[in-house]
Amino acid sequence: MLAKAGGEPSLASSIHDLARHLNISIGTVSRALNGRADVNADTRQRVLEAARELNYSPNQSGRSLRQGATRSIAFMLQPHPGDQQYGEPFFIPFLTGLQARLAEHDLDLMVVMGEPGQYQPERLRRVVETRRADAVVLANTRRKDDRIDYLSKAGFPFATLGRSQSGGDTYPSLDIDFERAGDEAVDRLVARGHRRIAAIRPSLDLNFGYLFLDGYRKALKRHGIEVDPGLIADGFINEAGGYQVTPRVMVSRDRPTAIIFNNDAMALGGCKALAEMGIRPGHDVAVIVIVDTPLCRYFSPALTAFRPSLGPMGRRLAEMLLASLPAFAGPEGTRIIREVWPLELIARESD
Amino acid sequence: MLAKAGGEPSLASSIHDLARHLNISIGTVSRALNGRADVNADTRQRVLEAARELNYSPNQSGRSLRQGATRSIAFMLQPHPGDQQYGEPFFIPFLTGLQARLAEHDLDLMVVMGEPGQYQPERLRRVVETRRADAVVLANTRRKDDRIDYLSKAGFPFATLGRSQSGGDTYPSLDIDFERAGDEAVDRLVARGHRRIAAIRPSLDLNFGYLFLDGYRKALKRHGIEVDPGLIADGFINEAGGYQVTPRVMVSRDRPTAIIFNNDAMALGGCKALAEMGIRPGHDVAVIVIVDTPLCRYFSPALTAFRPSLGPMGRRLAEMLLASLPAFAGPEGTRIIREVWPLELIARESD
DNA sequence: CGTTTTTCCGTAAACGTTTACGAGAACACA
DNA sequence: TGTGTTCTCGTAAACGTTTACGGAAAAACG
Repeated sequence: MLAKAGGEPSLASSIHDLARHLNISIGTVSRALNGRADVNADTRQRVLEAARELNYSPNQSGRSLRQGATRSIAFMLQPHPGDQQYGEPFFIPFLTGLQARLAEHDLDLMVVMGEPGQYQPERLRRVVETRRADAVVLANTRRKDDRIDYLSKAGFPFATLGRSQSGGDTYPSLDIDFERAGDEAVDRLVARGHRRIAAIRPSLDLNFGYLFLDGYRKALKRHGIEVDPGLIADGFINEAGGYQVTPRVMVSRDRPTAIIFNNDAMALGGCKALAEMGIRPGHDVAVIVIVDTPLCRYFSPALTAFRPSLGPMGRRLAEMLLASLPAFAGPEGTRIIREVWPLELIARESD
Repeated sequence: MLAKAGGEPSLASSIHDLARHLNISIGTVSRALNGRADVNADTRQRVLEAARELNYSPNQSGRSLRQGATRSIAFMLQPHPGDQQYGEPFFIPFLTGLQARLAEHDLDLMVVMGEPGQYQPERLRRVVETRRADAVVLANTRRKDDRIDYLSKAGFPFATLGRSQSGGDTYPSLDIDFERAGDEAVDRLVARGHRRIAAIRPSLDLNFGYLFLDGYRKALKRHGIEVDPGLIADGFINEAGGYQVTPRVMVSRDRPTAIIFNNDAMALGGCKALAEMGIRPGHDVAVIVIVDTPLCRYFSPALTAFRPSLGPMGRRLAEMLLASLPAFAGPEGTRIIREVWPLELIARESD
């Protein structure tokens, strides 16, 4: 068994103990602690001191039950199928920012993880139905996302990292500007003399794959370059997917001179395939990655990539979510529904 | 505002609604749902069906309050000072395994993150004192860890990833065998003809830095090689630390021919420093990293490293923690206190 | 049929809070 | 002094569960 606390203040002290110790009613104690106005300044002082002395903190289960709010937010981390380890590091800085802002409001963060590769909406349902959290943050949103449908229909507050076509405009969402990144990537490559530019993206219903391709197409058109379907390929969103699918765009008689990868893991696999074909990224073909991770930096050649500022995005999404919650809403009309953030190009060696 | 659910079953249905709907007392409903024996098979059937029909799930706050248990476990992710992004990815597979096993017992995971670089025991205290979780999992344990002292003294159940000298043998802990890894790294290098082998480790009070060095020293002695203090250096546990400190062991007139890094981020920084000195890792000096991460694999040259199996370790620590909780303890005497797991050598190009 | 056991269910208390309500005391004002 | 107002606090209900207890009905047993 665990060591027991000796003579020190028990952890299990309740508001009753405090009230008894002060010869005061629990109602007054509660009001004093919660900063209510209708309590004498002296008694408040005494209560606060006694609370510190007895090491009293209100039991959160009791508060939650009475107030109908748990003061915790659930983040659902549902890895893409096939994604074993790369997608998640992406979220760590985001989570850090998210949690930091939530902590400022005394909100805790609950993390609901799905098994990688399995889509598990029941994990989400459990949190919602047992009212374990006051709101949910979703990531890895799909183009059509049944989690969003579920939450909207249930009237449960949520926000998403990433856009979706589901659920209308009713929830706060924050996304990276994949469209613009695709556009700028093409721009940059064209400026460097490339005309045949391939695009490799995930094959799933992931929304950002579509957004990226939109930007890619738009930029090509602006430059008067015809979109060649043979230069666009979809694959599993992991290293194996990139490895498998990249050769397909390299077999056309008129090979591309540049490739834009919509995902870092796919880029790493793709570069491996290229190397095996005797094609050197950075020399024989330019490579740009849309979402930067530490791996891009340490790969050889270091991969030029577009980098989001994930920490601030986490903080921002927390703010947006809080503003959408009646209990936290500030002045009316300040609610933010959707935001799209730009990425920063980190020029390295691969393009 | 959020979309309201239409005519569908309200989320807020309580056990009272269910009881009223069935013309039955709430006590019976509760017993039926919880699989108590003293309830008729027919009524149980009816209750279960009605629960599904009315979409009823017990409110977790209510349960927690009554049972004195929240059914959630807190994981404290407290990055090392200076560690901005590398240490955390290390934890993702561990967290995944931990959460998977906890979920099998209907336990939720709460993640408490500290600001990177700040040691914030008050975050932990808050969780404990407000009884937000039933137990805590600690990572990044220090040699002397006041979090462990605090939890032991408070009699709050916890387990740790990593050993510590604090708290005695009273809590379950799971650790990587850094000592053996340091030993094996030396073994391997000596077998390849190296005699002057440097060791670079974090400067903080992190326990694994000491364990690693123990193994390193032991192996050197076994091979009759004198330990040269000039070949051992401590630095901040991040890339900058490795960059800053690695040159120090390279200035001795009798340069080392091999370096063992106790941390992947320090290895990356160290290799950068080496490159700037015109020393090529893998050619001019052998490099081995004690804890492998994806970065090691994609670095050029790919770094030979010792890899832990973090997912299974997460699952294991969950089991050990559960076995130590009275509410979950299986047959007496099966409690596991400490385990140390070996690492697997991943031979790559750098040694 | 009488007695004992078993089965099943309702009642009510309890978990630790917050808060609506009301009441007594103090005070202000005429 | 009488009346109205303000301060301050206690009382008790409520949040949604689980569970100890007891009792009625049914079953088992002689």
